[in-house]
Order: sequence, then C-alpha cells, then structure tokens
Amino acid sequence: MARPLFQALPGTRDLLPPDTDRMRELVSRFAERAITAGFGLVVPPMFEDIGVFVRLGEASDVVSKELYDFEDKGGRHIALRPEQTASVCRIYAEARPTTPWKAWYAGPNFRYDKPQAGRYRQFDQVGAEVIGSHDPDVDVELIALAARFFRDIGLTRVRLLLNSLGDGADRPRYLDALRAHFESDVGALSEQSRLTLAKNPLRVLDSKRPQDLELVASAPVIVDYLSDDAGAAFERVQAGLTVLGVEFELAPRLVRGLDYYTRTTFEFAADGLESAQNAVGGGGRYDGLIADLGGPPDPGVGFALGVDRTLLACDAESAFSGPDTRIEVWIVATTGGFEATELADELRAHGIRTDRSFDGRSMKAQMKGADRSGASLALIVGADEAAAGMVSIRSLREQGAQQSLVPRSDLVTKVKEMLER
RNA sequence: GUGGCCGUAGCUCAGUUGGCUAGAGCGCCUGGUUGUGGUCCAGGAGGUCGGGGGUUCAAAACCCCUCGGUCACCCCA
Repeated sequence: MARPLFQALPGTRDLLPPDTDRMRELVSRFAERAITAGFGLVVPPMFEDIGVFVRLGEASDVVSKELYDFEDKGGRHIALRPEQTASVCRIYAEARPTTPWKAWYAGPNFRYDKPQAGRYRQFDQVGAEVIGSHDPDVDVELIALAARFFRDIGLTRVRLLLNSLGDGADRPRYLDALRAHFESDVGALSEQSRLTLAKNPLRVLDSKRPQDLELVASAPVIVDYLSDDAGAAFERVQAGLTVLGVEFELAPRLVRGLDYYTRTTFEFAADGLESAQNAVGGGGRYDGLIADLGGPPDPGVGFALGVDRTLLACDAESAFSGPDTRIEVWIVATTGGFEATELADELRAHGIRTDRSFDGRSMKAQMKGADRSGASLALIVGADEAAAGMVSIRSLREQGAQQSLVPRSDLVTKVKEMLER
C-alpha cells in the first residue's frame, strides 16, 4: 500500500468516531462516579522535571528504560509523564490542600515500550487518589469506586486481585526470606529472573517464564510477614469490601511494577481479554512517596484504570456501545438559496443533530447523503416549497417512507414531534 | 531490547511452479428518474504491489537490506 508522507508514530493511534464517542462517554461515567464520591478533578501537566518520576522506583522499567525524556531549551531535564500518581503527589506537596485530599484525573501517559495488544506508547488512564489518610476504609472506598465503575459500564468478567505488600518495617524481613528461597535453588531460575533477583526480588514473583513457575509457586508469602498494624489494616480492607459485596481474590504473589507501593495493593484483571495484557487497572497505597518527593510524610492511596484496555475488554464482552451521535435530521435543498444554511442553524439551536450536503449536489446525491448519515428525517426544500413557504418532511426509517408538507413556521415543533416517535 | 508472523485499490482480500494492459467484494462518484435515499441495473474514478537494492529475457512472487504492522517474551494500564 502506498503510504502517505507521514503516519502516526509507533505506539500512537488516531482515534476517530465511534471510538472517540465511547472514550468520551467512558470518561464522563467515571467523572460522575468520582464527583459523587467527593473527588475533585486535577489536571497535572503532561511533563515534569524528570526527578518527579525517578522517585517511582529506579529499579522499575517504567523509570529506567521507558521514560520519554529530553532537555528543554532552558536546559531542564524533562520527562513526559509515564503515569499521574507522582504528579498528583507533587501537586499535593506544592499546593498543600486540606486533607484528606481526594483527586481524580483523566488523560494520556507516555511510555517508550514496544507496542503490542493493549499496549501503546501513548495511552489514556482515568484514576483517583486520596492523600492524607491512613484509614483502610479509604482503600475500600477507592477499590469500590473502581469496581462499581466497571460494573456501571457493563463489564462483568473483571476480577479484583488483592494483596498487601507490608510496610517499610516488614518489607526487608520478607525480602530476605524471598531472596533466601530463590537462592537456595538459583540454578533452576531463568537467567532473566536471576538478574531481576539481584535488583528487586519482589518482581521475580511476576515472572511468566515456565521454568520459574515452580519456584515462584513455593515462594514465601508476604502476608506471613506483615506487622500487626499492617495485618490489621489488611483485614479491615477485606472486611470492608465484604460489607459492600465487592468480590475479591487474595493474590499473595501480586506485586506491582512501581516501587512505591506499601500495604494494600490491587489489580483488576479482565478475563475477557485474550491478550497477555489483561490488567485493566491497578493501584494501592504509597505511604512514602510524598515524602520522597520532598513533601510532608503523608500517606496516599490510589488507582489508575487503562482506558484503552478497558474499552478492549468491553469489546470482548460486547458491552458499552457508547452514545448515539448520529445525525437526526438531514436537509436537502436544491434552490441555490440559503434554506439549508438557515434551517440547519435553526434546528441546531434547538439541540437537534442536523447536517446537510454541500457543493450543490443533485437531489438524488443529497438524499443518499441523508440515508448514509443515519438521519431519521429528511427536510426537503425545492423550488415549490420555497415559493410556498413550506418544507417537505420525509421519514427515512419506515420502508413506506411517508412525506408531508408543513409550513416553515411549524417546522421545529413538527420535527421534534416526529423525532420522538 | 529479543523473537515469530505479515505488508497487493479507501477497507477486506485473491493473484497457480516467476510469464499477457494486476483482479474481486465492499465503499466512493455518475447515470438509469427534467425534484427523492435505502433494493436493482449500467458506467467510472482509484494501485510507485510498503521502500531501496539484487537475481532473471521476464519479479507482486525469489534473495538481501530497510520501514511499517501484528503477536509473544520482557514490562505494565
């Protein structure tokens, strides 16, 4: 195929209707739920000083290999945001809103990854964060928000996986145990996992390589290493979810790719997705992140949902078709005057989705346009109607196709009446 | 970053062991109706066969490079 001079870059996509309509609707459903729960919209910049993101974890791929970074004309080292939690924390440290601060957001993020199913270099997320509270009931509220949202848009095959990663105090003890476990039989591990083990033993649990499966399955479980405090919080989260009837599965080996997580960690897996990328959302606590960014030592919890993957999951379940944005009325005018211009303006002023042909096309071509637009009514103004101050209204839905002549002055009322049937 | 598969019209694809002016369906435009869509009929526009190089009398087909897509690993949303 002959390619145009320019194409969308790898990992980026051009979104067009009807995908854009679905996306808009999805974000607005999320907004509705978030606002109903007392969250306010924040709009972080799309780029920050790279230091903001480096705090996410220097051992993580997201930071070490996937950042889009560059030097700006002022000599600053900048990076496009790979996610929005870090920015929200930076905003919190800078603006110091009263706590608990509840913020939601929606927008694109950027990671220099190799694209594949459900993975793009520019991808959209919606998310919510609560900063300034240790209360596990906050964790419950957030998880429920996400779970209800998925249900709201019609997804049924989404599983909630739940784990606790413990605190600063319990983590080192667990890591020691984990390291000891893997090192006891290091020869059995894949080469890549051995490298991971040196950098971040937790992430070895995430390996999907067959040869690692056995050792991963027998690895110690962090829940056994939780402090009393962290253990009690984890119990409380589970109890809260149970009270709300939000189903979850304990996933003792669930780890997340960013290093900042503590305590409650969770992920939403879409079983409808056949691709390897079936996580449609995830989140957890990050009680140390704000301090790392130079802010107060305040705790935070939050989650982000992948908009693109969520929509893919909807496709797999034939859910969430999106709003109908089709044209309702098509104007066919052949006099060469301004009838189409005036009528379109008038109907649009009444909120009726209206369109028309241009370029002086034949009546037949204009009618074809009307049919293709999906409009249920065609308004026809030819020489006869124009002379009489009338408009012909033709119904395009029924096969009988009845047509009636109405005075120009009654047009809007009549059109509204006919559209309601 | 590593690997598998794939690039022919706007879209989905066919094109035999290399061999005529490269095809189909859908879509698009025009006409059949001097003012009427959705069905039907006729005609038409639209292709550097992803790009470059090579082999050959001859390449969409074979070889090399490259670009792009896709899927998996990795990683994650």
